[in-house]
Amino acid sequence: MVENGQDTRSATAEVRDGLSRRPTMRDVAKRAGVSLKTVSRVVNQEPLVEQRTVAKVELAIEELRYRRDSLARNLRKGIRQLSIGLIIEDLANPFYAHLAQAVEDAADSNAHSLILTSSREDPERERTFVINLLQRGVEGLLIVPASHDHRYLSADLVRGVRVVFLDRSPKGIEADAVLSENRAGARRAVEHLISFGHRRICFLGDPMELETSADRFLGYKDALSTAGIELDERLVSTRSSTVQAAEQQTNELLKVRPAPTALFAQNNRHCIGALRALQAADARLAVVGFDDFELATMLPTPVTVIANDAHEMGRQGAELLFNRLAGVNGGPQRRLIPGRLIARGSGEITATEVEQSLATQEDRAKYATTETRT
Amino acid sequence: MVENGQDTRSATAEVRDGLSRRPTMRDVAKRAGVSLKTVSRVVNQEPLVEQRTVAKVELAIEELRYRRDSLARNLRKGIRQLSIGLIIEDLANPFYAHLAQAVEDAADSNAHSLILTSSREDPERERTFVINLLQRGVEGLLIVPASHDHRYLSADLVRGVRVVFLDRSPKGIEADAVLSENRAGARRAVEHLISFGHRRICFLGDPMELETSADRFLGYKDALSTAGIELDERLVSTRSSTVQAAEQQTNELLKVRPAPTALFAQNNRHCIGALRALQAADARLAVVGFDDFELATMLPTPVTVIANDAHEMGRQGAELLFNRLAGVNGGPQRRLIPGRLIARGSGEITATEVEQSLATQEDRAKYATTETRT
DNA sequence: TTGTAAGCGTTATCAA
DNA sequence: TTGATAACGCTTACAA
Repeated sequence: MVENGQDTRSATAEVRDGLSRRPTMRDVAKRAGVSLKTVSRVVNQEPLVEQRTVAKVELAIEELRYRRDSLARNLRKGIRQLSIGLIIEDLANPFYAHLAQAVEDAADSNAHSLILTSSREDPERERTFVINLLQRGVEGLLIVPASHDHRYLSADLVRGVRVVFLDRSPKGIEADAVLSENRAGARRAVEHLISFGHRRICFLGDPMELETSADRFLGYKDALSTAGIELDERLVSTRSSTVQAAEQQTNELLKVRPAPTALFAQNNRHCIGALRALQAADARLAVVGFDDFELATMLPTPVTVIANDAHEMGRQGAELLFNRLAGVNGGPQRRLIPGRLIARGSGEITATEVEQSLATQEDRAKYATTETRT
Repeated sequence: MVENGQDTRSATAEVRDGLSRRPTMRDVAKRAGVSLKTVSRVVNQEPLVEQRTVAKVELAIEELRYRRDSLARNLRKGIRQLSIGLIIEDLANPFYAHLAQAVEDAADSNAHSLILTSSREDPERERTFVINLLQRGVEGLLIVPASHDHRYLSADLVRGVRVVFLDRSPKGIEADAVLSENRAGARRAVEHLISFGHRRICFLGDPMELETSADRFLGYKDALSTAGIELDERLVSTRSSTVQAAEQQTNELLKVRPAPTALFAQNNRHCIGALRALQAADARLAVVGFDDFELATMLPTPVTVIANDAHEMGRQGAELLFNRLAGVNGGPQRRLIPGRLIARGSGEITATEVEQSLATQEDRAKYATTETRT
């Protein structure tokens, strides 16, 4: 027996040996020369234990660095903590922060804890986290997927694990999802720009591998083709995913000739990057962004956006999940969060205005002043 | 025995009765007429089980809505998932979102999951969550405290639970903490304003019950008294905690006469609220805010701030916690995150400028135009 | 005041 | 291919 093997080792060796298994109450009991139950009493601060015994046991606990195993405790006590897991891309993106906030809220209302992880857009991490969360025994999962194949989940789905996808749809499996009206929203944004006379409109977005990006690009193309505008590939930039990268990409876009007069930014990261670049270059294009953001109203030219309600997406996703957990069965549900166009100024700059300011700017060639007044 | 009691109930009743205890493998086994171990085999998709048996068991699982208990499983398999808990105020505040992001990152690097909860500044919720998290068996806790008495934690601290406080210090117990240089930072901000000739400077903050607010107010007073400026209570507003409330409070502050020429906003919520109010009222005061924020550089008047590095706070907090978990002992550690003043424009508007614009504005009494040019 | 034995719901071992 | 039994680390019931 292993027990006997341990007995032959000195207590100090047991203390020092970092590799030895975690000490149990049994170990503490042996060390203190009392029964397991007495240790339990001390650990749980039950009364009716003699002070001297308490001291002995506490010493042993200290020496062995004993910590109670909550798993065993909760199993025995019949305590089953409920939790759900959320996998997002990154909390630094306010869209996901708001999404997570709504989910956290719902989890709390339903007496579940929230375990939060960030995939950083890495499919490998997504899978690892899903497996990890399932092993933890979460009741359900909310996923903003980074991967393009979710068949690895199908076995668990059969076994009753509940999964809801957010922002992007599941691939290869049937599952609930809450999505934005990406294509329609993007289309509306670009149509809006076209209605102000623009024909050279940039698309600034994530790589097309991301479903939201691809869908929004489709909306962009829809609007162009309806208006009979030919797509100029040079105006399409889909290599950025951070604010900084978007800023650089915008600078590239600004160099294209004939120059673009408007820009559609595919999410708040791109929009902010684009605005930074435009401000730095002192270029005044019409801009519409996907996703609203806190300070959109307060910029020098308030920003026209397709408001994409992250909070609502999180709320509805959690609602679906908790419905499932409450026993609602049936085929996969799909909910669409509509986008509202909020005109604030940046999207209503006319093509003519832009062209005029471009003309004067070309004259002044390399002058970098903050003042634009003529 | 309860077992017998259950036996007398029909299987269907057992299915329907939502109140009956969760079914176990034993229940499934009985239902399917096989042994417990066979059920285990099916659940774990072990081979070497006859197809007919598998079918029988799966049917029983379906009927009883059986789900494997991960607690028991992990206990038996010796799997102990590690996790830490984080209690913040609210993810919608970008300061906490960045803090949480850094903690999530560190948790991930240390192979721990992160359980995230929001206290919403409610001491009661804080306590509930702490207890809940400890019951879950988290290895450690990172807390942005809402409460003013943490003695309820002392028993657990003795028992080896590791706790690190963030942003606000622990009360009534000794524990590690990572704090901002609140007083010094606020003082620097207000001195900066004073150096531009301001003497009527508003303090816009949270209620004084919040340590950060109280400390930053001390810094505000330090700067005033050093400059020999008498405190005008009417310029101090500490009743807001949301952007919206800050906006309203700012409107109140603007009515004070003689009028203030500058404003110090105690955190990013107050700063944004103040800027909104100022923009709406077309009032041009000097403003310095505590906390940097993403678009501070891009507003019409770029915002001067005391940059308060949320990411660094989260990172260092997690570092302290994982050091403790790795066995570092010793007295409570305290780390200070210094604030850097970043002058961008809003804080460098001189008192004279403000007074001039105020004068012209008083003339034009009630005209609400967007144009300010003279 | 302390200890013994059973059991929480699963998996591992070994036998049938 | 299936099943009986012990064990994971703790708490509960009961006994000493």
